Amino acid sequence: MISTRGRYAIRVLLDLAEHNTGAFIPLKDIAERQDISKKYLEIIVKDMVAGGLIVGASGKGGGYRLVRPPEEYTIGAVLELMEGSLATVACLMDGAAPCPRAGECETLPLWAEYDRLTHDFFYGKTLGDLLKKG
Amino acid sequence: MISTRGRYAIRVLLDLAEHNTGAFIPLKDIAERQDISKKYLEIIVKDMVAGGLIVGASGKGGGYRLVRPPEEYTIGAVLELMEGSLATVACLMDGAAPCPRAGECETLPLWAEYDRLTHDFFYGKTLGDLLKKG
DNA sequence: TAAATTACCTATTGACATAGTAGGTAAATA
DNA sequence: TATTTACCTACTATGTCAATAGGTAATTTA
Repeated sequence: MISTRGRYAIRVLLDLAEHNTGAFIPLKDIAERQDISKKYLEIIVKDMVAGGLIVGASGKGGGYRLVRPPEEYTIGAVLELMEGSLATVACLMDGAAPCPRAGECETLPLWAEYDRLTHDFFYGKTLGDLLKKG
Repeated sequence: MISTRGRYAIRVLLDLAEHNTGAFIPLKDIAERQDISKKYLEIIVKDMVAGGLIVGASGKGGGYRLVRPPEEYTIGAVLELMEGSLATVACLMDGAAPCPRAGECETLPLWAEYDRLTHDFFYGKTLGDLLKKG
């Protein structure tokens, strides 16, 4: 299941895109609009900054801002950053130890196919696509 | 992420299908072949019996058996039983409290679409499909 | 009828993730 | 200098996951 980390991150990005005036947007405003605990969002946006999704500026007039146009943010990349991985089973995770049964495993192709489906779906959507629907 | 409960359940069903002679198959044999703790499998097959996927028989000559031909087991139904839900986000879970933001939520359509994709994928596959590949 | 085999039952555990909260410091602006 | 804002470390309650432990009940075979 996709956790709040990934889901809130996308909502933050959408909020930044929709209120983009060129100026920095304070997290307080985002938290109020999105009705999410500001303290919890702090943890999430910190990782978003570290991952290069947004930039932050301290002090009065500070806040956060997108670094690219919305069309250049794929949902897949955002989720992968925030959730650690987009993998749907443990044996297909990025740094997972290779399963000794992989060669004979009759279920692996199923998970691999679903993984591909998931990957293609989320990398085929951008922040811009979500905006159009709003 | 799909947990061992769902993944092991499918492997148990596959094992039962492949070694089906009409007789009951002891869990001990399945656990050895699949290299999964028998004690842990006990918990899993218990739920599979409760969910009507298989039947068990006690005593010597006992074990477990499928109740239908493999083609009539959809992977979706198995996973839904074992994982509790196939939902990919909390707000789309079966008994979830309705989200007060659902009407205005810009991300909900994304999750709903992915949910549909997931549902269709797993309900479109049966145990029989996995056997053919082996 | 006794022994063996098997399912079936309740309870417990260690490790980890999730979704936060609490209380600060540093930086920038007016 | 006061205010605003990001940024930092630490803590916590709750729950899930993946088992393990130690039994009882049912059934067959010798």
